[in-house]
Amino acid sequence: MTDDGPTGDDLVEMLAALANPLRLRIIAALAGGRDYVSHLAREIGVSRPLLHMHLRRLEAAGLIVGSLELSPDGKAMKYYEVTGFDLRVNASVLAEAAKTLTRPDPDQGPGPKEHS
Amino acid sequence: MTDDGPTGDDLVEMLAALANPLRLRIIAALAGGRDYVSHLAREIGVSRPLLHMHLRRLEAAGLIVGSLELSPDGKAMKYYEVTGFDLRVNASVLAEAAKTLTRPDPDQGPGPKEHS
DNA sequence: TACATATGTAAGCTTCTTGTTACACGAGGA
DNA sequence: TCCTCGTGTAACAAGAAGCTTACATATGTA
Repeated sequence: MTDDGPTGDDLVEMLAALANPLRLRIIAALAGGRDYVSHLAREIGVSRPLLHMHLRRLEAAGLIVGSLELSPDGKAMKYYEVTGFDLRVNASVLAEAAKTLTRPDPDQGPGPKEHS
Repeated sequence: MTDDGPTGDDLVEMLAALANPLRLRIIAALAGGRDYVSHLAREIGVSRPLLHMHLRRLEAAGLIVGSLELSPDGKAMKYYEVTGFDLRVNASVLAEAAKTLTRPDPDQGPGPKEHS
């Protein structure tokens, strides 16, 4: 129990953000260096609005971060880069994370649950 | 490169299977020991058909395995248990897995892709 | 026979996700 | 002024995912 890891809800959000081929490709592209939106869209071969949506999802999960900067010629460019996330995913880690789940609990009352 | 890990498509399927609170709870319950469907449904507090669907998804991803057995009184019981999966999830692992993605590729021709 | 247990599955509905097209704004260069 | 390049976002269509209710089957027991 040296590494407590993320909350159950946070973990679900991260996993959901990564469970998509296009977003995996975005991570792969950013792993080779930071890039701005329009260039990244051309690189991967998707439309900007679509990439924008996926970037928001990845950033909301804390897997990438974006910073709005100004290029030498004055244009506003939004650069994204990967954060230093490193997850371990196995049964015990998931069981630990599941304890802190709050979302779709059919009856999450504080009452004691009988064991079968 | 000691551990090549799963294919990109397989990884996406695993992550998608885990990116769900209810399925996370199923994994957590099975991490404490194998169980059969009806009992597991009561334990977690969901309907059997719903649990059945999630179990299929988890089994398709290779995270759990089920075996149909007969109880001492002759009833058919399907027991599920977790497999020994243990994933490492970070930017370089994902970048490596993204190379083997086949699914939603806008133009996945074998031709060389020019670098910007 | 009737009831309890176990299994699986099909139909239908609702919500989320994915992707497109179109629009709006700002700044530099011809 | 007009064009190009950058940003963001709203509206809409199509598909997948999640969940419920209902049905069908098999076996042991009262």
